[in-house]
Amino acid sequence: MNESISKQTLRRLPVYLHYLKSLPEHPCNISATAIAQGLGLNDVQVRKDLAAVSCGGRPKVGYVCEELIADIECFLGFDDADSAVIVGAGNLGRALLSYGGFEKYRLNILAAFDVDDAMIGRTYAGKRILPLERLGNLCGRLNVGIGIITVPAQAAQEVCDILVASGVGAIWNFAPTHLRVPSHVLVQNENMAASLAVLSKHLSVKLLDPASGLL
Amino acid sequence: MNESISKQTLRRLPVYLHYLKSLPEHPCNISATAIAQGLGLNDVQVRKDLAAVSCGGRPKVGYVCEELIADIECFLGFDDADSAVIVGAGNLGRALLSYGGFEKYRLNILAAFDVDDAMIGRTYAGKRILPLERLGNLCGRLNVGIGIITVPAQAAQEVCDILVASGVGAIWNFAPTHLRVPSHVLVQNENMAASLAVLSKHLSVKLLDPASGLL
DNA sequence: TAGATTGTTAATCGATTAACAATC
DNA sequence: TAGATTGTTAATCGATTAACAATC
Repeated sequence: MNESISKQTLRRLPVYLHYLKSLPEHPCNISATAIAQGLGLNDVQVRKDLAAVSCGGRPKVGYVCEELIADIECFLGFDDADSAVIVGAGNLGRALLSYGGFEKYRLNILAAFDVDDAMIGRTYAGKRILPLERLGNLCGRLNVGIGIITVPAQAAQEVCDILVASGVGAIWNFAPTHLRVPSHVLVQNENMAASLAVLSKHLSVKLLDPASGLL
Repeated sequence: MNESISKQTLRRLPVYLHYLKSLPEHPCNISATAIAQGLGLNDVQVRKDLAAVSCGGRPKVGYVCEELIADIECFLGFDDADSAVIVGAGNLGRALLSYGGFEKYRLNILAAFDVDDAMIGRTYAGKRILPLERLGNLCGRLNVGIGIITVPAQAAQEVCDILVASGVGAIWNFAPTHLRVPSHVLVQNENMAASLAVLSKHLSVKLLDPASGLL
């Protein structure tokens, strides 16, 4: 059980968690080596990651599966939920709103906000779409922790400023733009264009590179 | 103009591109320093990234804005489009299907696939939803480069295998699971749960850490 | 005991940042 | 010329991987 934890490890923990929960028959024990093989990762890396959140590993035996799941969930803070709002009820915003999968991660989406009168008042998956004017007030009153930004790039900074001013501590930014925030606020960019560039480049390089084995 | 390029640089290039295109009034020249300030990045990093795709930078002047845009677009291969399919026409799949923003990045989504009879045959943003049985055949015939997976985790590997067998070279995986692929295929994971863990942890640490300035 | 597995310490790797010479 | 800016070489930082001792 370590003091600080790297961002990369933190990103892998939900992957382990999902893997452990999805095991076909629930074995009593599981080794870091087995997890590494199952996920195609380096076994030392898995062992180091797990050591950061658990101290239940026993040589020759591995981890008790149930305990490990509990340890990771505890570390990730899944015992108490974070409340969130979505700003921007376009296609992506509505998809996230009605996604449903976030409840599993204890993310409680309270409502969505938009400026489009045609959208305001409508309900998706039981969540209301409210006028943007009410964003600041609602975030402040309900102590919202996470703001999810799915507005067009040019509106993102303005929305971000409102969220930060209302005490939101973390921003999940789907807008393809850089957001300026005070240092105590964390911005996690979900940059689709960046991922797309990596994919697209891989394809074009493969076509040109004779070492790839194509042709 | 460099030989190889790091994945991190590749991910930043679309960010630069978007920034350059979104500048309020189009200046003739722009320096790496200015871009760095605009995006909150280190200026040497920006300069190094740009040096990898362009050789038009002149001391004291910077880059000709239009040329730089063209250089980045050229490097990213935006002159020829990649064709793609979406597998899984649930909320997320349909959101991506009707997103529209991908055309900007020369991603041509041909169709979506699903097993749900209620979905098959429907059209979103002019794109058909086809039965999963036709996936392999269509990918092979139309030389599809990118497969976008938005099915539930337990179905993801099976879908992935079909895509790979049909010659798809890059997989954009939105399912929260690890995919096994041959080494010539690139998998880009869009792991929402991982991002969420980072955000959520930031909030819980902030609440506990007296150095954060809260309380 | 022997062997599998843990956790830790050291080495490697990749990316970022700092320092600096070159140039317009 | 002086100063801003480029591009490169070296130093730092963080994360991954390798080596190894401890333990059940």
